[in-house]
Amino acid sequence: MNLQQLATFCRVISEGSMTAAAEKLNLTQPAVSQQIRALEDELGVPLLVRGVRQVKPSIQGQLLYDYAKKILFLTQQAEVAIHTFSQELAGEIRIGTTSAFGLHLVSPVVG
Amino acid sequence: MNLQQLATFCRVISEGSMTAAAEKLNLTQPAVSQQIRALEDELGVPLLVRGVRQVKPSIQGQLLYDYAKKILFLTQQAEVAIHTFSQELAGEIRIGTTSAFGLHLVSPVVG
DNA sequence: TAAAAATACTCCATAGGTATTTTAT
DNA sequence: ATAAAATACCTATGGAGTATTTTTA
Repeated sequence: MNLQQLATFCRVISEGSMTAAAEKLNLTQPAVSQQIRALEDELGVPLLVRGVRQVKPSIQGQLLYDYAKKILFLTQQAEVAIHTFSQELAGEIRIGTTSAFGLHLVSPVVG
Repeated sequence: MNLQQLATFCRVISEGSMTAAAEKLNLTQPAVSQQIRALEDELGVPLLVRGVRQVKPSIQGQLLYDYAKKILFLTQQAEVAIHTFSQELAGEIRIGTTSAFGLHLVSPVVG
């Protein structure tokens, strides 16, 4: 189980089709098919109910879908948090007091 | 960024050492070193402060550590939930009423 | 100087692509 | 009959291992 498989799985559910998901993900249909199969093999349960013109999550698939969305969201959040923090670090740090006359620095500017 | 890298990173933090983490994870020290480097390269920030006899998380590393623990926990939870559900599905489903005399089935055993 | 980490390199396993077949309505 | 998924096969990239060098208290 890895993050790409989860992202692919979520896309398949939201698109209702492996082929459509493959296009959105810039992958080929067999690549998506193999990722889903790998997930199903690893977990030992069917994740999709295959229809002719659409795929739907199985009951276990629905369970995984809910978790996967949370996991992927946290992953994005982590990346954003780290980058945001680094941006702040890169900015100047000025410690002082403010008044009608502006900022009165009491510590040197830290680059 | 993938789940194995996050698990490795967490182990490095909790062990305070890449070498120790490698042993616990049944990996070699260079493999761990490369995983951490790959994470740092991808995120563009240092994750560890390297000392001689220990490594500590950088500030960004501490941020990631907190997220990683949540992500890995959810991942485990997802696996457990899916397996638990499948176990329940595999068991008998009996619908009925209970009394001092036991279970009174009102639907056939589904099996 | 002694430990832990980083680097160099080699090899293999896996993941993705193309081409094709199978499936289900 | 047709559209989508599955399979087969091939290739290339990445990840792990061994051996070695570098780093810093």
